[in-house]
Amino acid sequence: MEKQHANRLYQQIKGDILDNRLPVATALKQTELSTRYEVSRIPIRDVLTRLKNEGWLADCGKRGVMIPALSATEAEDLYLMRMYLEPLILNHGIPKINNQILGQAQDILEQIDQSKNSNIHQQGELNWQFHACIYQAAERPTLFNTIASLHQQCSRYIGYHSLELDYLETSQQEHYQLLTAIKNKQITKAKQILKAHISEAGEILVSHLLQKMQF
Amino acid sequence: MEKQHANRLYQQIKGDILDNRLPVATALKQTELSTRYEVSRIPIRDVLTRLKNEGWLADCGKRGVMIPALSATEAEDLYLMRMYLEPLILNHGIPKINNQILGQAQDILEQIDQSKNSNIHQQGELNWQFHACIYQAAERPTLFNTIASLHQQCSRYIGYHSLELDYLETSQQEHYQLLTAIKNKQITKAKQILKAHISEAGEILVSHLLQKMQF
DNA sequence: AAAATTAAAAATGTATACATTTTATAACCT
DNA sequence: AGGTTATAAAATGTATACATTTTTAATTTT
Repeated sequence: MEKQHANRLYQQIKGDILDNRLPVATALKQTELSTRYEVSRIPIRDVLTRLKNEGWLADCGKRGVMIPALSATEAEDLYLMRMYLEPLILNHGIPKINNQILGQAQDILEQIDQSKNSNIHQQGELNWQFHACIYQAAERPTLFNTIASLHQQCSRYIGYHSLELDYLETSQQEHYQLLTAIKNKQITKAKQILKAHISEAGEILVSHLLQKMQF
Repeated sequence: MEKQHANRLYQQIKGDILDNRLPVATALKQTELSTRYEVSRIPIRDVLTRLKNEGWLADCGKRGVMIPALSATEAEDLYLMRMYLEPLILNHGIPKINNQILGQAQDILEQIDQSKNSNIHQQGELNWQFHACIYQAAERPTLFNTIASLHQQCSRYIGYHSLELDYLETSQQEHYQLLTAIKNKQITKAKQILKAHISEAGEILVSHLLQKMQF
């Protein structure tokens, strides 16, 4: 693996953004980051452009980048798009789903069941793996990549769902219902469940964000 | 302007891809491009990652990038996504559209009318400006950026529509109908027109691509 | 004293040089 | 001879050095 160093740096900076170890709404300078992470500015630049594309950073005027504040409108847009696009790819995927994929999806759900006390971001990653596992069956790379990018952007917001105490449980129930509908080739029902699943998550998220912004 | 050089290089390489001055389905090497365009590999790398994000280039195995062949499936996915997302942003935009924006949109349409004999890519750019002009009124940057990215990816395929001789004319008729519906605040009608407009363009494109691939 | 202009400092973009990884070539073994 | 390992060549990633641009601060002007 050649890009191991670069990837580690990427993970490190992303983690530092997530856990508030880097200042929000402040211009981040390549030079600062370069000394902070003890690498030259070249790999820093690479990581910054990648993180900008993924929504973790935004341009800050003409020069430099900053960590954008969480935005209820952004969250709403992301979930709105997912609400429309994910049923679309599910529609293409269901006819091609075989038992191997179903088994894999079930495995992931069981992993989520056993992750109740683990890291919130690991749960988020497992959640994406479940969705991705099903969507990949559609063999629609362009559609898939856009959806993957939306999930990536959503991951900044993960942690707000969990404020709803029983959200993980509700979410898992919907996952199992979805899997059953897929197993039975009930395309319309599966799409409905999925759309409601995303819509619900979006609403919880947005309401928590709005609540937070009032204080 | 600081990034003028970088931007010129970006435009130049993109143009060379578009006009087949660079080999298709072949690994492009940074070193080669570096000597070809007479700059160091650093700005080349920047442009390559940008073009990869925009769909003009794709990873080629573990190392290097290549110009991906046009794909009917990709085109279908892009237009499918646009079909669902653009009516969405239009829905948010219509209530906020004022006469200034309507005037601006009309100006762009008249420019398109006068561009019948001009460059196909200029026509494509004007087409995007018309859509963008309306969508920006929605003030939904996240949704807007995703749609903009889809248009960007679609621009690789522009030129196939024009094989349909009277396509520009049909397309313009739909643009004017859309603008009228927006002016009259007929939200549902406007959304229908827009969806049909995109769907039609997608179908023409895909059918031409499929036709081409049979030979 | 406030605004504007100019000069200095800091930050980014780019070139060159070096390190590491990948790919291609050739030698070797069974 | 075919396949495998070792070696050389080429390509990419990264560090350092330099050029350009932007920002800051200070001086000047009204």
